[in-house]
Amino acid sequence: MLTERQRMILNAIVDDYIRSAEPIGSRSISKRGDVGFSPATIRNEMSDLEELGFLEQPHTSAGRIPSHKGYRYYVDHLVRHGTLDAHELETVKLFFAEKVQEMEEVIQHTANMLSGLTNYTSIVLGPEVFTNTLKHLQIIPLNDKTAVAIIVTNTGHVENKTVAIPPGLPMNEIEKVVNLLNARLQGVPLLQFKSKLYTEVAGELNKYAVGYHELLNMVESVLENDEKDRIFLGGTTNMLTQPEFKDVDKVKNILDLLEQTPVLFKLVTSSPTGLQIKIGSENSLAAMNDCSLITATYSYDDQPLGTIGILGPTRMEYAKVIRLLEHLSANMEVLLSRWYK
Amino acid sequence: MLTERQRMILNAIVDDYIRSAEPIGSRSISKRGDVGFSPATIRNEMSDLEELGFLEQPHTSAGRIPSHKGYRYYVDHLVRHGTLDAHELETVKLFFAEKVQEMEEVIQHTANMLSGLTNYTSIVLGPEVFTNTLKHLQIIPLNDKTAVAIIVTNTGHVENKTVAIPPGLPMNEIEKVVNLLNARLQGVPLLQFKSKLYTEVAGELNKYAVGYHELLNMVESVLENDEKDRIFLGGTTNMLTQPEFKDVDKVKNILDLLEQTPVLFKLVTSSPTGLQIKIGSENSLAAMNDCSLITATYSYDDQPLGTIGILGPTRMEYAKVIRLLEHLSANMEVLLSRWYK
DNA sequence: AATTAGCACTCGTTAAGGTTGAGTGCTAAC
DNA sequence: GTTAGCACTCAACCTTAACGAGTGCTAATT
Repeated sequence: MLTERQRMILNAIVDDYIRSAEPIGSRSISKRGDVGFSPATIRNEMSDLEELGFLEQPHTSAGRIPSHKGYRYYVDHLVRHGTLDAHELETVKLFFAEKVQEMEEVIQHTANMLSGLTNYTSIVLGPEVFTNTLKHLQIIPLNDKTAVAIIVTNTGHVENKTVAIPPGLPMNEIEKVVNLLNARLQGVPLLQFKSKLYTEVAGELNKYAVGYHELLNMVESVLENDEKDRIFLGGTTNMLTQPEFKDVDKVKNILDLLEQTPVLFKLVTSSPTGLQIKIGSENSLAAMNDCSLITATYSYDDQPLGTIGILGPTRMEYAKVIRLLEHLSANMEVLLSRWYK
Repeated sequence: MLTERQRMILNAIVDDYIRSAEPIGSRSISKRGDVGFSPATIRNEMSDLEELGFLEQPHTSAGRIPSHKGYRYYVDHLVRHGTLDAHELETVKLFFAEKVQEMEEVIQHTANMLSGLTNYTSIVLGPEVFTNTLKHLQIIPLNDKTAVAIIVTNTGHVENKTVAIPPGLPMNEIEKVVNLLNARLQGVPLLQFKSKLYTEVAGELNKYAVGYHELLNMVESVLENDEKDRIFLGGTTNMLTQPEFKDVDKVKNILDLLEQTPVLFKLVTSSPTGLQIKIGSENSLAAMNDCSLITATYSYDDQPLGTIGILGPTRMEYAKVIRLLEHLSANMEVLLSRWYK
């Protein structure tokens, strides 16, 4: 579709624009070592590239900037992934050398490191609790009306919720049920927890007190508040350092969006396994028209666990971000396997 | 110190400036119904007020704006607290009518409501876990090296931490110790937990396995990660709507600060019981020179539990914020007493 | 046929000058 | 003690002009 020279020029323009954030003129491209043509020739090519939709002009007498389509072509065909530089390698290495006990800590620190290394905002989706298996279930009464229900998973994750005790259900009955549940459901993936609760265990519970049905609902409800606990952000204020967002109103829209976990959740969940790049309007949220989102999934044993992502301006250092995300997701997979044994 | 007329004029200037965010001229004060003097007279008084340090002038030919000292005098002597308006009353009433199970939810929602009603940023410090008493302690082994230690308090709060199992300590020994701890320490305030752990219980544990000392350390460490879980923020992006923060660099400093929980913690902990107002440089952080922080503590049974606060520009609607904080802290005390029974 | 030099043209940016108007301080009259 | 009057200040705004980075087109060059 594009000639070799056009690709070369498009590549040069995107690269330069990512660095300078200013429209790029024909002369400055011509002066680069790697393109041996006069400004006039470059101009003709640029004009063609604009007609094809890869470039646009802020106004007649300015240089060109890449269009969304231009970025898309750049990331699809031109960008060279390369390897991490010394500083990045060192930071990542140090990070993964640290011994941490809690998985959540790993996730949050990954988000922080990502935003620190890139100067963009990071969005990390932690493993969903449903991939874990039940380790222990417990109900601790606080008084005669309420109790705390606690679920511990094989990864050491603890979910807990304060619940109302079904009236007329004596404590020793509750204990019996909990013991039974522990005996029967230990090792069961939480994803199947709910169904097993009713199919396998419910029958056996008929001989117990009448309130057992409410009790099961109660146990089940502990797993409800999941979504928002899976989202971790890093470097949200980095958005403010980008020249394209020096306008307060624009940046407010984006920061507001970052506070709505359901939106973020959808944004970061919708990606398929592997690396995904969404440029500008490709991600359908009006507030993110000037942003690109790059995400990479991480898995254990071929089962996707979560996503790490970087949100930045469309004028993003794609090469750097891509290689960082790939490197980090691979490292995370190794590290997290510890919890999944 | 100030004449009645000076107080009247200062009050008018602060009020008007809070509303308009523009320097106030003598003519506009004179035209207000409540001050029956000509612009010239007002000018003379303004000049005096400036000399006394209550007002300042952005430049010679502009009106006056309140200085920090001016705001200070205003909140100390002039501001009338008044009562909540219908909308505020309704919102608060609805909020406290809702039945919520988790205390954390109450705290977070309070923060959201505060920022929603004021258009400023809210900082809420939740009750510290150490005021609670121990309800239940448990250690769940994940594998032969790690375990999850869980502490449930009388308020239904759950603290948990993944810890390394002291090597060579068999599981049934651990169970014995945990049972003993539960029997002995239930109902003990967590504040005294540590000392009781060593004075009362340690002696009795001598007859058990050698590793019990590490085990106690392990239990103790669960209570370490407190600070950051107590801070709740609401409406952080509201800062961006204030005209004094339309400059991205200024607002970045403040937003960065809001991400540092230790700083926030110090900021909001240092206040004595009751209402406190810190104006501009009074709160010693350079980034907050253009901000005011108003905090109110809430207690149960004369013991301070936490703080609710509003961060906004020095040009803040003091009257409104003060009455909201007072009203809310009172309501919170009633609501939270439920958890403290 | 492809490339390039040359040149007129466009248009945002910057600086300079001029006008406006809100606001002041001072003085003199009330 | 208060106020009217007036000269003065200065940010904000507008206009104008010069500048220059960049373009598109045409004609000459390779």
